[in-house]
Amino acid sequence: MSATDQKQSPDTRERILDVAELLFMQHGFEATSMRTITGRAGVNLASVNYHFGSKEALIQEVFRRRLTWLNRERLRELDRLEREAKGAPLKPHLIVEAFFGVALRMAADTEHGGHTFMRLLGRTYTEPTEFVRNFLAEEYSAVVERFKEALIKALPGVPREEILWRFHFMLGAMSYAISGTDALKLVTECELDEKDPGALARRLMPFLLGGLRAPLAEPQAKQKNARKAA
Amino acid sequence: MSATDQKQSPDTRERILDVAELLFMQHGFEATSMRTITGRAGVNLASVNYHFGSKEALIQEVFRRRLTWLNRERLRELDRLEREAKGAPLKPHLIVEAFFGVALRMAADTEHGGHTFMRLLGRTYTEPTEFVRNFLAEEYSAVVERFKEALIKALPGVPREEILWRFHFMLGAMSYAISGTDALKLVTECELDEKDPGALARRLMPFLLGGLRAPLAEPQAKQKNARKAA
DNA sequence: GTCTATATCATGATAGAC
DNA sequence: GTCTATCATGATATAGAC
Repeated sequence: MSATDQKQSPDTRERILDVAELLFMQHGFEATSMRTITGRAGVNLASVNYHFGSKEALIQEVFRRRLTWLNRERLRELDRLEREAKGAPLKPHLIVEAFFGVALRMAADTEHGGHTFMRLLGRTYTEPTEFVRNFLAEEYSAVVERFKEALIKALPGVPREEILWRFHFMLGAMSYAISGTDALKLVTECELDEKDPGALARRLMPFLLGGLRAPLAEPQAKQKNARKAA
Repeated sequence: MSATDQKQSPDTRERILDVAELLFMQHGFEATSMRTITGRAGVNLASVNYHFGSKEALIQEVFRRRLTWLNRERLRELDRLEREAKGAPLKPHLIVEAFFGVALRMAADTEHGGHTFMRLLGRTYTEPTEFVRNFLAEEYSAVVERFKEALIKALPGVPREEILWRFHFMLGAMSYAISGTDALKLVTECELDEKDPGALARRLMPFLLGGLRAPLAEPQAKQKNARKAA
């Protein structure tokens, strides 16, 4: 539009990304065809290959545009916390709130696709498609590394391995939490207070912290199922 | 083979189910073609339609044959606990151990596909494919209802809604836990003690119970992110 | 940058001989 | 019950006019 002129199609690229994000979340990558995407977006079928090169590249771009922001924000929070602590170990709940709080705030944004994206992201951790998992691991490694180290410093009594597993468990709980009503219908058809975007955080955070700080099981004691030991 | 004669193909049906289960877990439903399944199973392409009728019916049968056992076992445990308690509320940890313990024991069976199936199942809670979710909800409703009621009785101080959410969170944590190494690689490339099948339960159970029994957040207090409130 | 038309391939399902 | 051959469909991707 302006001087350079090499930038046309004011929004068709974004339209494709928005629609693809939604459809990928609703139906998965394989089940979502480029015909459906372009049809719903009101653009030509060929345009997605023009703008992104392939379906695989489109998928990656759907993640990249939001993950960049998400992870930068997480690091910004962690940086702030560590700066304020001046080298002292952080309190665990601050670390957890930084990592998951940013995600939950994004998930609370139902206006600009943040909610859609976070649901897609949660689903994708266990996604079978290999190139997506590899891509995710790459995008995440730096951030996760920082938070891992912070947690290990914050919980000196807990074995390193245990912390990693619990981090993993927390991620799982959050994914389900965000996937929300759909998967929850399996458990109940209950009425939910979805109006309040902070409600989920107020439910999830105590759960995560309770799990993170739970006492450890004794090493091995051959207790099996605690059936006779009662 | 015997008198009735109407039962041929001693094992091709089971072979198809075993292979389908594995491939569905590894690559998802859409990405797994019937050609791949039959090819890997060493049976004819047409045989899957002969034995099951359609791909969709095959998927359902993959779930049905294991879910029946899994849920019956869960109810058996719960029945036993309630019988022993004679009407008194159960301790929460017993309920959790009944529900998740059965699943974790199945997940520990790497010999006969239990592990494969539980990973598939965990992935499927958030599966976009609608008919699968509906099918799961149907198979699960009776069991979940029973455990829900038991938990509500066991935790009289906690609001009903909160319990349902925490049940949901626990399911999420377990799914990730079982999906295990693959998804965990996102967090770390750590070495795992996979030899011991009970190890996962000893890590997960304390986490689940810690989350379930965590203190509740105060209702609403407009605290947003507890940033200024420190 | 956009569009039409099409190439190429893989899929789920079935018909019909054995 | 098994197998071969095939149908109809829908997928990704591209070529080439505008």
